Amino acid sequence: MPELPEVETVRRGLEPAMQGARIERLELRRPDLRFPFPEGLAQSVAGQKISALGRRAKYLLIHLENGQVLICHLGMSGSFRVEHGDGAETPGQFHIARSRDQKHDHVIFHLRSAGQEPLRVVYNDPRRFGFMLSTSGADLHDHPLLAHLGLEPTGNALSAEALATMFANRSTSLKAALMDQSLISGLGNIYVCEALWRAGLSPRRKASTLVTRAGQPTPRAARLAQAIRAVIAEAIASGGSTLRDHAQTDGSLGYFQHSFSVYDREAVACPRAQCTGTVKRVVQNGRSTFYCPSCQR
DNA sequence: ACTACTCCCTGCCAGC
DNA sequence: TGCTGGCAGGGAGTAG
Repeated sequence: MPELPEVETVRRGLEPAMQGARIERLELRRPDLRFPFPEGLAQSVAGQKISALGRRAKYLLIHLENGQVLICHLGMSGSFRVEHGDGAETPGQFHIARSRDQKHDHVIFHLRSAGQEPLRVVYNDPRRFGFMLSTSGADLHDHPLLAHLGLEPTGNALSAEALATMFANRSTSLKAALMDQSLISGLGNIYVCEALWRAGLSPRRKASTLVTRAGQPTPRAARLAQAIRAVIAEAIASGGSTLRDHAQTDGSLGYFQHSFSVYDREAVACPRAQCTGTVKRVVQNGRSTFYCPSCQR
C-alpha cells in the first residue's frame, strides 16, 4: 500500500519519463476517482511542460510550467506505469504487462519530450481511493489537503524533542498518534507497525507516556524517533533498489513486495534476537495492528 | 482541540 | 462450482 516510501519511489521512477516532457493530451477515462476531476482539467494542462515532480507526505506533486500543480494521491491501490512509443516493450525500461487488467486505467498522460519517442504515463487504480486535483503553485501549501500536514518522517526534523511536543498530553495510543497525518505525515499502517516493533514499544501505549512532566522526551521517545527515521530511510532505499532491478518488475510503479518484521505476520515468531514472543494482531481505531506483546512494551 | 467512528471502492480469499 | 461475507486501507466527514 502506498505510504511515503512507495510514493517517493514512484516519484523517482516517473521523473525520467515526465520531467521536462510536454503533456500533449491528458486522457481522463472516467469523470472521477475518489473525487470528481476538476472542471476543465484536461484542457488546462494540455500543451504544458512538466517542470518538476515533487512529493509531500503521500502526495505526488506534478509541477507544470504555468505554475499549476497536480496533486495526486495513490489511495490504496493506485499505481503508475510508463508505456513507450506504440506500446512495444523497451528492454531495460518499464515495460507493459499486456495481460494487466486495463479496465482500471483511469488517467493517461500522453507525453512528448524533445527528440524522443512519445510515451504514455498511465494511472491505474482498481479501488479508486486515489485522486487527482489541481491548484496553483502559489496556493500549494495552503491547499486544504496539504495545509495541516505534520512533519515529514525523513531527516533530522523528526527528533525526540519533536515527538515530545506532539505527544504531550495525548491520551490516544502510540499507534493512533503515529497514524495522525497532522502530527507526522506519510506514515501508514505498515511502517507504523514496523517502527514500533523496531523501537520495542507497544502500539497500545499512550502517546503521552513518551514525555516527562516537564515536557521533555523520554529515552523511549528517542528510540521511536530513531526507529521511524530508519524504517522510512530503509524503505526508500529498498524502493530504489526495486527501481534499479526493474527486470523483475512488471512495469508498474505503486507498491512493492517488502519483507516486514511484524506487519501481516500474525502468529509468526517474533524475529528479534533473543525474543521468544509471537506476533499478534489486534484492531485499533478500526485498523489491524501487528506487534509482539513480548518485546514491545 | 481532541478522539473515535463510518464510509468510500474493488479484488481477494476463506468458508460453506 | 458459485455464492457470501469479511478484510484490506487513506483520508474526508461527522459526532461526541
